[in-house]
Amino acid sequence: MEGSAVVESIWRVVATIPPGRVCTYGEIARLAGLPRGARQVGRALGKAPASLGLPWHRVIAAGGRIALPKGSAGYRTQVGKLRKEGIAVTNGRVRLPECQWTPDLDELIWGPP
DNA sequence: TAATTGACCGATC
DNA sequence: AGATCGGCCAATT
Repeated sequence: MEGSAVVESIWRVVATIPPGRVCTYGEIARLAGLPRGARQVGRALGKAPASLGLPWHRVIAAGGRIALPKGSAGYRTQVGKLRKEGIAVTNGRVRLPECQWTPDLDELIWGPP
């Protein structure tokens, strides 16, 4: 069985990322309530079952680079899905100024706490 | 229980 | 602009 509330919060934030947009681990960690828990985000995604349909491929490391090692299965999967979403991936890197998602707009819709 | 690792980040070279 | 170094947090061995 799963989980802690923190992990669920991370899944919730990841699920909030709109298509065609990406977000960095640190940003997600901050939104989940963990200002320095970027590593926890990665671990939470690793525990997240595919059945949840979480867009984990929209989660990237700082600087717009893919967190997974190049040549790995997950790496290819992420790049494939990102390209399918309309995000350009070059040399294991994505253009942040083009796709970095900011929850600022969503906060206006969802309503700040 | 202590030590090591890991889907990381920010600053620096 | 890209690569490297040290530091942070939790889970695993």
